Amino acid sequence: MGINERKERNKKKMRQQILNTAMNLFLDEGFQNVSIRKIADKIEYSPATIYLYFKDRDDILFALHDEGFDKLFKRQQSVHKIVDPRKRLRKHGEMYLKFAFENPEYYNLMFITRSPGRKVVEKGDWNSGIRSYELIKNDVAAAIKSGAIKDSDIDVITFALWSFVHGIVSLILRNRCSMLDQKHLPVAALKAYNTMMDNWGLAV
Amino acid sequence: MGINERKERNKKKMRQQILNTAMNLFLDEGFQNVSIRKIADKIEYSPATIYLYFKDRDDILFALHDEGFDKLFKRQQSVHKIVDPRKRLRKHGEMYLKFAFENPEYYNLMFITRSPGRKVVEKGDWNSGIRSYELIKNDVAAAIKSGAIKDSDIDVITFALWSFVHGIVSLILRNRCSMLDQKHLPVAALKAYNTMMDNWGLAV
Amino acid sequence: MGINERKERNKKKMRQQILNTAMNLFLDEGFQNVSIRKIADKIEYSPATIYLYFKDRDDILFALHDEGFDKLFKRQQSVHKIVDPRKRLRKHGEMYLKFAFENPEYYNLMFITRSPGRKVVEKGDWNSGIRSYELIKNDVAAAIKSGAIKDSDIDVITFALWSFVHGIVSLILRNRCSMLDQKHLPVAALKAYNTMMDNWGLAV
Amino acid sequence: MGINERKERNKKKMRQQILNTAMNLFLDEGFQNVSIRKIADKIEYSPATIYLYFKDRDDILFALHDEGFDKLFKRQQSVHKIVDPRKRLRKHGEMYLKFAFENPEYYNLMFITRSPGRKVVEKGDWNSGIRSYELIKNDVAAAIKSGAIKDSDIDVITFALWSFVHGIVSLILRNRCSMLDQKHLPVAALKAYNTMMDNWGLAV
DNA sequence: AATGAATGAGAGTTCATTCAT
DNA sequence: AATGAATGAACTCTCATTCAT
Repeated sequence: MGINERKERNKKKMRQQILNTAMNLFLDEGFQNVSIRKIADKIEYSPATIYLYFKDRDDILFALHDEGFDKLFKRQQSVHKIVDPRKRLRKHGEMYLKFAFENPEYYNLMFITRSPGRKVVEKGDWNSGIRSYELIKNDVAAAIKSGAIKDSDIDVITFALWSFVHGIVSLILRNRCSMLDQKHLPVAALKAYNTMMDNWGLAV
Repeated sequence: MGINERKERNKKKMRQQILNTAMNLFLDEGFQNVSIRKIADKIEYSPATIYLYFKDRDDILFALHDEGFDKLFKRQQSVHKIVDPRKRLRKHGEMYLKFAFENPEYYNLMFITRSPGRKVVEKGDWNSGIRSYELIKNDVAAAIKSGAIKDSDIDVITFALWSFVHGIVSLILRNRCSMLDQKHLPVAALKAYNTMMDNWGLAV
Repeated sequence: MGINERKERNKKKMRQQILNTAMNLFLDEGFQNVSIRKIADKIEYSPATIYLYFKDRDDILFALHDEGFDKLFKRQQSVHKIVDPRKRLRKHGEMYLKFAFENPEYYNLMFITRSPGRKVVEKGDWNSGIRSYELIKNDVAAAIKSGAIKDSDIDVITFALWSFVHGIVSLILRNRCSMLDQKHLPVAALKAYNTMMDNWGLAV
Repeated sequence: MGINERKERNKKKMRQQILNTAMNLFLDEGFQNVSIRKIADKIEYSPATIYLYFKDRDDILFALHDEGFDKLFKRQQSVHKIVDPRKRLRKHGEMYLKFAFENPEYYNLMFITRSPGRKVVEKGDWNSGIRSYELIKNDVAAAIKSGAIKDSDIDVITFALWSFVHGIVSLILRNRCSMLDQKHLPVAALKAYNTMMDNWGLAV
């Protein structure tokens, strides 16, 4: 039995190495400029080897996309411990912003890129997305229940809040903010977020 | 003489035809999968002909990007006629959403894609972006002055509002909303927008 | 009559302008990197216009090739005035070297390039080359007659001398002399020439 | 293991096949008119395959250039065995001429063409050229020491002699000798060489 | 488990040239 | 006399992918 287990372990290790390398390349060279060959070169295997671990290029992207959602999910859960609904929702958003700026290429894959989107749709596998979405929704529901938010349409509020933070992130990640101070974009993002939440009656 | 005028007209027509074709292909096949050759095939000219009208591939993208901003700018100006600051700001946002859903690939080029960003930055020509941004800012300023918005940090509010609508649009355009009713996404978008603006004290 | 003459004059002027421009471009960008379009751009005419004055690309090259031989021929004639056969032959060679270094692209076209060579052969038109060759031959013959050269095989000596100077020039023009002081190549060329002529009993 | 060796052998064979094919095409169509595609067609592989063996087009040219220098060097070494300095230098030159006429396209690449010069210069790799040059220089030095040559400036004499043979070769290879008997050009070349060497006091 | 070898498809781009006007 | 418009034929090079070994 040990033999098979070891094989399994090795297989996972290799998959992970490929994913890590791919992600590093994405960060360095941008999503579009990374080829299978470049990944293979970096891990010092042949391109063909990659295909032993991933069906095709999209499969790698999809795996990273999933990995990203796992990371996000874990951080969302840590926020979940906060008891006060108002505070919790606020922190949830803050954490989302931080996650995005700390993991720009994951975010890119998860929420911005088009190509793996197709794959995702084909695979019917935006599930991990929904799972995260539900966590936001829960917090919104709690905030409504607690009276922190007046409106009662949970879905609409959730979508709106999500859109808000996603909008901040994606404008910045895609360099559409030349009017803001380029050095402290994440700070500006946080400020905009906080200001807006205050105005929305969600002051903590 | 009429001859030169006609030639000029034809030249413009051709340019426009190329741009339209490119845009249609973008809509069908997605931005990355459109090549000079495909455009040429579709208009039934040789690839070389394209180069008589555009310097290179990026030049086409940039022209479309510009065209998009012109379209947006015109619609922004029409909103400008509304006198009441509160109403004006609300309508401005609504119009933005409509524009995006009616011109998804323009929007894509203007606010989402990564690559032509380089060109834009090189050309120092995110100016058209700023021009539009200023219009939003004006309306925010007016809304603040009129007392419709309590907060006074014009830049922060502007950025936040823009992020909000951009977030709505880009989540939908990039298919990240499988939790919403797929048939009426623009309607849902509008609803989220309106709900949020109401909550925010900007009810009309 | 005057009309036709003027037309003729204009035609020649234009031809000359094209040739001059082409030659300038050759000098700047190297023979292979000059296109009809570039020439046309520089003289601010359309590419099609060039074809009113020259049959095709090779025709331009050939015309320049001819022009080069005219220039060379004139300078050869000026040497011809020297009375002393020994001196005359020596100066003839010196002049050849100078001509080559002062007109590298003409020299290239006349004696090094392959492409117009074909044209030349097709046209049976290496005549201008022969004309210049004859002038060298004359001087060699005179040198032999005067006793300055012992050997009596005029053709062989002529070919050998020509090869010698051509060898010097073409090694330098084609950058095969990294072992020599790069700054004073023409001077080194002259020195080699003189040394060899001295050794050969042609000291002046 | 035999397997790796065989693979290694095959790889070398393929490289060589590409080089040979390229060289044949050079001979037929002239250096400028040979494309990667044409080479690929001729060996009945896809163009992409070529890139498995050579980085790019220049890499092929450079390899041939190197190959040429290796061939030349070997032949130079065989001359080296001749003891008598006078004879040795004479034979060295003869051999150079023969090499050139037997390997015209190698010679072309090594000493005439312009373009791969860049590559060569970039690579700092006209070394092989210098290596061969040194061999000539050695023989010149020996001839001077032995009293066969009166003059004592080794570098100048070397350059002059090299220029002489190169001049003979390149005039013939580039078809500038319509005044000579076309059928026996190499013979005429040899005759000119010998005559000149005799006259120069280098008679054997 | 790993890969060397190969490729079809396709990318953007440039060129000399033609021809109706 | 001049040209705007057009093109066919090239070009080099890169990529994701396959498959026999």
